[in-house]
Amino acid sequence: MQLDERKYLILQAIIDDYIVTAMPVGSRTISRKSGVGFSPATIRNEMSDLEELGYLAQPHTSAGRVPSNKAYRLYVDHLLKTVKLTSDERERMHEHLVDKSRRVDGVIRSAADVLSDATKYTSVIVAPKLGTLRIKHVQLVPVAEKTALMIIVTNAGIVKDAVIRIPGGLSADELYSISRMLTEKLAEKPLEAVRQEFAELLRNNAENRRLLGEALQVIEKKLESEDQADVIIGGSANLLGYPEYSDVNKARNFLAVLESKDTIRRVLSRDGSMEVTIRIGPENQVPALNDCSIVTASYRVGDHSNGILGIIGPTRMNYNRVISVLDFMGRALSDVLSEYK
Amino acid sequence: MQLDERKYLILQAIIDDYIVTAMPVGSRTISRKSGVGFSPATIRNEMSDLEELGYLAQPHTSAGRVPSNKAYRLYVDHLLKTVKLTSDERERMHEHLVDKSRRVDGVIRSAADVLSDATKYTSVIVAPKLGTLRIKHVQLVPVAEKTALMIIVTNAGIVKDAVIRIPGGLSADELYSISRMLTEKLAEKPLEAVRQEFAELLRNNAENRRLLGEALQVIEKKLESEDQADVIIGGSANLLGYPEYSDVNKARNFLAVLESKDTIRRVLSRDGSMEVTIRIGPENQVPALNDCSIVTASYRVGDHSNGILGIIGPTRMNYNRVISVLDFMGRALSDVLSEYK
DNA sequence: GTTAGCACTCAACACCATTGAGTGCTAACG
DNA sequence: CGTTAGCACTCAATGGTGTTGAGTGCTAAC
Repeated sequence: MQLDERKYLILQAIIDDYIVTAMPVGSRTISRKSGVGFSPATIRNEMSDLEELGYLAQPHTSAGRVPSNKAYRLYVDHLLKTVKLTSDERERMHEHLVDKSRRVDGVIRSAADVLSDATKYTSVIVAPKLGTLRIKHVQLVPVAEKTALMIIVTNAGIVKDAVIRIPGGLSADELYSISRMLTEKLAEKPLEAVRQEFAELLRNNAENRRLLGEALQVIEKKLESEDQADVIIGGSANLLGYPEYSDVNKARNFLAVLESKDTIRRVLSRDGSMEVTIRIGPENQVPALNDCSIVTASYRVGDHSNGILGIIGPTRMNYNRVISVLDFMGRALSDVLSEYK
Repeated sequence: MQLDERKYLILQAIIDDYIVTAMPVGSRTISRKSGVGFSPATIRNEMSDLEELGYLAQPHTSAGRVPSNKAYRLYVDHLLKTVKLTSDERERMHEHLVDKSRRVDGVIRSAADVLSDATKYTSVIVAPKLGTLRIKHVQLVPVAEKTALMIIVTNAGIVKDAVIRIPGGLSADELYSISRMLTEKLAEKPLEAVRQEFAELLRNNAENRRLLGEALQVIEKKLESEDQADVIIGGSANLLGYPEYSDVNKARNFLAVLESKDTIRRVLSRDGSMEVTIRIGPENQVPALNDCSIVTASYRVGDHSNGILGIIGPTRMNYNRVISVLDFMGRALSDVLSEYK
C-alpha cells in the first residue's frame, strides 16, 4: 500500500491536531476540519490503513488515533510548513540577546532563556569545543606562595582559568615574562594544538621545565574533561506543564537527565553541518528521553568553532515553530558572538 | 496552659514520626513508640491540648495529627538532638570536594552536589559578595580592534571578566602598562572600594581618561547586578521525590522559583554570623516557598568574605541531619577555599 | 490521673451502572 | 466503485453507593 495525496492530508491533519490537544484524535474531528471534505466514515477507512502502515496507533479500541514516531518522522521530512516569525518577535529576541551583559557566557545564558521562552520547551546550549578555540592571550597571576592562576583568553572572548603550582621564589616579573613568552608562542593557535607547541617550549626552556610541564598538563586535562559550565539549560521546568509529564516520576526522571550534563552533551552532539537537525523519540539514544524529540542547530563562534543550540520537548512538539526559532537564533547568536571576536 | 515534660516528649515523637512518614500520626502510633509509656487515650488527651495550643492540626476529624509551623519552630529551637556524621561519611564528603577540579567554581559546584546527595534535598550555594573580595590582579587583553577584555583576579582565585571598549590605536604594550598600573593601584583593595581609587587614577591619567572611565563603569555595573552564575543549585529534582510535591503544579512552581536566581539570593540572605540558621515555612518571605524550610550556613573565602550554603526542603525535613551536614560542609568548604588564597 | 470501652466520623477503596466518544462493518447511494 | 449513512459494539471516564478501617472524643471505671 502506498501513501496517496489524501492519506498525507489526513495524517497531517491528525498530527497537527494531536500536537495542540495531546488527545487521541477521532474521525469526526478530522472530518470537521476545513480542507478535508470527507465524511467520518471515509476518514475511518483511511485511518485504518494508516494504522496498518504503522503511522498511527490506538491507545484502546474505542479511542481515537495517536501518531507514531514513524509518523512524526514523515511529518518533519515531508509535511513541514515553514512558519515565519513576525519581525516584531525577531526583534524582541535579538534585543534580549544583546542588551544583557557584555560577556560571552552572559549572552549564551540569555540565549537559552530566550529559546525556552519563545518555545515553552526546554532549551540547551553547548559552548563550542574548547579545543577549536584559538588562544589570544595567556597570563599567569600569582595567587599565593607556590600557586598561580593560569588564565587563557580565546578569540571568542571566552576566558578559562586553572590553578597551577609554581616553584617557590618565582617573582611576579618572572611570571609575567613567562606569560609573555607563552602568549607569543601560542597566540592564534587552537587550544588542541598546544601539545606540539609545548614540546618545543619545554626543549628550549630548561629552567622553567616544571612550571611549563604543569601548565601543559592542566590544559590537557581541561581539554579532555569538558566543563559542566559549558552546557547551559533554560526552562527546565517548562516541560512539566505538558500532560505527558503530569506523572511526577516521569518529570523527575527527565529533570535528572538534565542534571547530568555529560548525557546532555552526548545527546546534542551532531555533525558539522549548520542545518537544523531533528531526532525523534528513540532516535536519540538515551532511553530516558525516548518520548522526547530533540531539535538542534549550530552557531558559529569566531571563524573555526561551532557551538550547538537545541530544544528538548515532547515528541508532539510544535516542530514548525521550534525549527524557525532555532534557525533564527542560530544566526542571531553567531552574529552577536562574532562581535566579540 | 503550659508545656510540661510529657507534652514535649509527645510532640517530639509526633514530629519525629511525621518527618519520616509524611502521614498524619495517630495516638496509637505514638503510644507504641519506645520511651512513651502511655495508652492511646492519654496521648489523645495530650494531643488535644497540643492542638489547642497551636502545635498540631488535624487534616480532618478522623485523621491523625500533623505538626504546625509553630511546632517545627519549637522543635528546632528546643528539641533538636545533634547527630554525628560518621567519620566515614565526613571523609567521603571532603574527598568529593577536593578531587574534582582545580578551580573555585568547580569546588563550589561539587559542594552543591555533595550537599544535595547527602541530604536528598535541594542545595543552594551563593558565592561571596563580589564587593568584599580583594583585587589581586587586573589585566587588559586586546580581543579586537577597539575592544579589550578586562580580567580581574581576586584573592580567592575567583576570576571575573568583562568586555570594554578601548580607543583605537592602543598597542598591546600600552594596554599592558595600564594593566600594571591598575594592578599596582588596586591590589589588596576590596572591589567595592574601587570607586575611590579610580577618582585619583582619573585625575592623574588624563590621557587614558576614557578607557579608565569605561573600566570603572563596567566594574560598578558588575558590582550592583550580581551574576546569575554566582548562585549554584544542586539536586533540583530531589524534592519531586517527596509526597508534598506529587502534584505537578506544585513541583513546577517550586522549580520556577529555583530558576529565578534573584529570588533565591534574596531568600538565602542572612546576617553575618557563621551559625546555622533555620527558616520555617512562611518565615522566609517568598509565598511560593511557604511549605519549605530553608537552612543556611556560611563559609569563608579568604579573610574577609563570606558565602552562603543552604538546603531547601519540605518543612518536615530531617533537621537534625541537615544541620550536621551544613555545619560540616561550611567548615570543609572554608578549608578548601582557603587553600586557593 | 490514667485507661478501657464505645459510638462516631470520614477518607479511601472497591464495586457497579451509566454515559459518550469513537470504532468497524455492512449495506445503500450516486 | 468510491463514498457515506446507519448500527452494533467497545471501553475509558464519570458518578453514585456501600464497606472498611484508622482515628477521634467522651464517659465511666480503675
